Amino acid sequence: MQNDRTGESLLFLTDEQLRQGIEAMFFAYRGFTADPDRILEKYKYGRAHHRAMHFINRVPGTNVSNLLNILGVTKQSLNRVLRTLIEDNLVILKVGPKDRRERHLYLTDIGRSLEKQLSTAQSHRMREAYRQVGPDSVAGFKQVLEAMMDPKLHITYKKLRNS
Amino acid sequence: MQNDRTGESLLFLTDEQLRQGIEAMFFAYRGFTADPDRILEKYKYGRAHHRAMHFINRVPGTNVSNLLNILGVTKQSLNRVLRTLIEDNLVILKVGPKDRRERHLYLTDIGRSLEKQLSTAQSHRMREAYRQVGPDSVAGFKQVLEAMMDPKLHITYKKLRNS
DNA sequence: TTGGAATGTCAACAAGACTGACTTAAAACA
DNA sequence: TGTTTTAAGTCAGTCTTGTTGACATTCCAA
Repeated sequence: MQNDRTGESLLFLTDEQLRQGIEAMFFAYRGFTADPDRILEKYKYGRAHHRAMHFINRVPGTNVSNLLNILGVTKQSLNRVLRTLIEDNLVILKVGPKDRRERHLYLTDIGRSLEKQLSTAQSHRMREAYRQVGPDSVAGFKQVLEAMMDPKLHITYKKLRNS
Repeated sequence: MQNDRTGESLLFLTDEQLRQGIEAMFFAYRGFTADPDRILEKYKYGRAHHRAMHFINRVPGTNVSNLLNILGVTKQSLNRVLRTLIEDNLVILKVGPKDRRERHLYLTDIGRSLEKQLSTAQSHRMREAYRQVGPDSVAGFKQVLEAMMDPKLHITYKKLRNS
């Protein structure tokens, strides 16, 4: 691919460059989660609640097993989170219209408003970063991230794009 | 927002683009940690052990409070992890030569060998990703990540570069 | 010499992940 | 029809990793 048989530098593949990438991921992920975390704390929720709400908002009416695949956790773990979100009237379950074993998940108005608050905070940081570096760097950013995903999750990610 | 002052497109700043970036971070981070996690499991360690070993390897002789700043956890949390690493002879403490309150941290040979194993696995995935996308995308990737860091952590990150 | 910094430790707690076993309801199948 | 499989939920127990708060030790520096 870009691997350079033609004389251009492969310096970007040195151990030092890779190490920098690893550390950049570590530090950036902290920034990535910091703003929503502060908001969640006020409501006594955690990152797991945020993730669930994010994807329920993204795929309204998703059933539980689909959400489990996206999140990559066990149903016991998801269930604890969903239970509190339902109790607090942020999420509602609807019995599947075709297959009545399924439970379809939706955000309520309150849920949508909290999700909006969280995604606004998180997007704000990302927008600033995007703005600082410009469209070409953003394209590169996404390409590297996509190439780092497990193949199954990459497919999941791409499905979300065109849904 | 979308208003285009200079003529070039600002489509890369749409809500949809930002949402994609958020989801890409989420899915990519899963891939980023997956390989080391599998190795750690065999040794009954966790991600926290990996992180500590990574930065002790990166900054040999660092003292505890410096490591606490890098990792962003409480000393109680770090201490539990360090204690097991020291018990298992992966890390050694040396009393600070100037200030004898300080404890300077080093990996042992065994510690270095496990760290090597972990970073090899993690680097392998990153190298493949880098190779697939090429140097320009890698540069963009790093720029966005840097722009997403909290300012203090950005400084920490840059200090690690030239140490 | 005293105050404060660096470190470590004990205890208690909570979030969020896991495994394993089991139930219920409903669909699918034979 | 009867059996099996699937989707979801639940109960119980465990583990890692984070948190607070309180307190002890050591020792540098004003």
